[in-house]
Amino acid sequence: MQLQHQIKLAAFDALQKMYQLQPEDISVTINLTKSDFEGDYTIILFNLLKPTKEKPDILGHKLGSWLMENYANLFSSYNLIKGFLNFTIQDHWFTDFLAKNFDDTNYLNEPRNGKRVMVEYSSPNTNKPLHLGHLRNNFLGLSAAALLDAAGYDVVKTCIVNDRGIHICKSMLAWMLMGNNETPESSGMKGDHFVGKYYVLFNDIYKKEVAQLIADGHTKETSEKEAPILKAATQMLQDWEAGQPQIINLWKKMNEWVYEGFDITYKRIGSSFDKIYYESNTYLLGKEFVEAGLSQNIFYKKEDNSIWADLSAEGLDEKIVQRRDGTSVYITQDLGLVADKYNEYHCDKSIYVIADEQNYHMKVLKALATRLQLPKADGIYHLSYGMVELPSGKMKSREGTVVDADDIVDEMIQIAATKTAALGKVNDFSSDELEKLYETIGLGALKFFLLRVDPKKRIIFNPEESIDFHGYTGPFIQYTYARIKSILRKNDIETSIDFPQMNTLLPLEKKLLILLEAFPSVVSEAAVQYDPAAICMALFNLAQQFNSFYNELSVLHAETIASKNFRLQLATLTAVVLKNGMQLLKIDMPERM
RNA sequence: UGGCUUAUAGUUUAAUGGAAAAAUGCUGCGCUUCGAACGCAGUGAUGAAAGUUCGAGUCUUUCUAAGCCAACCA
Repeated sequence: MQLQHQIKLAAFDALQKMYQLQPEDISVTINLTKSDFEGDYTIILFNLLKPTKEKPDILGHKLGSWLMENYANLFSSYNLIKGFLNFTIQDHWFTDFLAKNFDDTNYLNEPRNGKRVMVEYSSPNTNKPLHLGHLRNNFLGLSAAALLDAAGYDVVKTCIVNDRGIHICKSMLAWMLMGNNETPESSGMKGDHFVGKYYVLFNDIYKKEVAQLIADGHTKETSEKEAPILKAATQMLQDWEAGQPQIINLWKKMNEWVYEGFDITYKRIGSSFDKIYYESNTYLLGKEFVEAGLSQNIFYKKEDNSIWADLSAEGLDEKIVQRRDGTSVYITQDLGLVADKYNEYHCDKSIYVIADEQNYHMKVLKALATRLQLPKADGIYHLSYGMVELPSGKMKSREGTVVDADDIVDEMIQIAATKTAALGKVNDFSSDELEKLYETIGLGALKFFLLRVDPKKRIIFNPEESIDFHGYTGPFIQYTYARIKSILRKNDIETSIDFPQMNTLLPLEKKLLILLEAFPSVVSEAAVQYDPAAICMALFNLAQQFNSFYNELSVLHAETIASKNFRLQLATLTAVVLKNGMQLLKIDMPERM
């Protein structure tokens, strides 16, 4: 059982015996003791003053001495500062913990809980390559999936590909007009970049046409609507929906090119899906819910035959669910997909990793799903995240002002290569090993950079300043791990020696143990919150604590065999937590770097 | 016009209503030692105002600033 929880139970016991207070009537806050004070864990007394009708110093000493007497096995001393009751924990509690867990390579992973959860992420459009914002989405999705897996869930990773619509028609049209049958092969371009190039080309032409129309005396509004190339694209979308073979074939060909490009990028960043949904298959879904909603009076029809839901009771507005021409809208497809997903996988929860610009849309989706009584509608959760922006503002593919995903990954790997070469610690590596190492470090830096911030905050990415490799970064943690592995290569734990009980833990040893012992609760909390940033912070604190320990205390030259063995166990478990913890962020760890 | 989000050292971020924590930067120090992508010391912050509370960066209200959403777009 977790130490913090054990202290809480002890406190409950004390309050029950001394004040006849029941656990459900009081809240007890237990924190790690701040480093300025003596002690390991702190009970905060303020919210206990009322129920016990005591003053802080009286309550503190009563509680402190009672716990010292009745839980002598757990506490070795206490001190009271204002309303903070600080306890020092018996050393043997930590040494027992370490002895029990140091060789558990599965530490941090909970047993299966029999529940299934779906995580939908990435969701690209097929008219352009992935950019830095997509990377944030992918890393969040991957990490949320890994967190839930560690928490014991069966995780289904899915992706909805936005493979139809006006945007892809724009790329297709530009290619028909300007492409001269060029292909990714003939141009030597990656497929997604190739198609993206024509998307930008379309917009160049479009802007010129609009400018010409305005020069001819039309208003801005009509010009933007009437530009010939836009009308052609709209016509093409209609031809696609009519199933015109020529258009369908071109559409398939261009999408294939894009998928080939995506596959390369996904493979590099370690992204994969158990199930991919295509919007071209799902865009007609959900019609049956319009009928069902009408017959249950959840929806209503206006005079022009459009169908609406009034969500003002949920604090939302009216929402259209079917246009007056009888075609369905985005939200209706989404409802259909909610039902399809459930029918196939029966997930208890469904996590959508989608940018915060769709907060309102996702609220509406959940509200409608709830009203229509779709199964597990309450399990819909929008994992919302802020956009990645440039100092100049939002990234726009059609303007060409994006940080391309492949480019930034390349750049990070290049920086990793330069830094590694400068240090010259892995000169014996083969070129394959080096390539793998650079990728591990470069991607580690990038993933950590995007995950360490609270998901809902915007990230302003400045391409002028390269992503750091020092301090609160992925490479710092990888470096700490490589250091530990280096120690472990040079020292074997002598299991034959039955070493004596440790009498006194040194402060640096104990601080490390406290973090290791508390780590599983950080993970379970992060899994509940879908919050990889909490893992980043805890891993960094642990790595930092280990480095302090490392600089001060030698493993190899420990004073006694027992101490050496103990420190080796400490290093071993630290390595396990760092590695398994980084795995929750889907960041790999190098044995050497 | 409504709704949502954000605002903490020069910069980037932390903080279940309970002791404002780090990173980076800057200043100084530590490699003949298990790896200096490291460590140690110093420096410096809660947008404004009111309220609730024993206690507010955190909750409520108002204001300011930035962003997003709401329109038969996907």
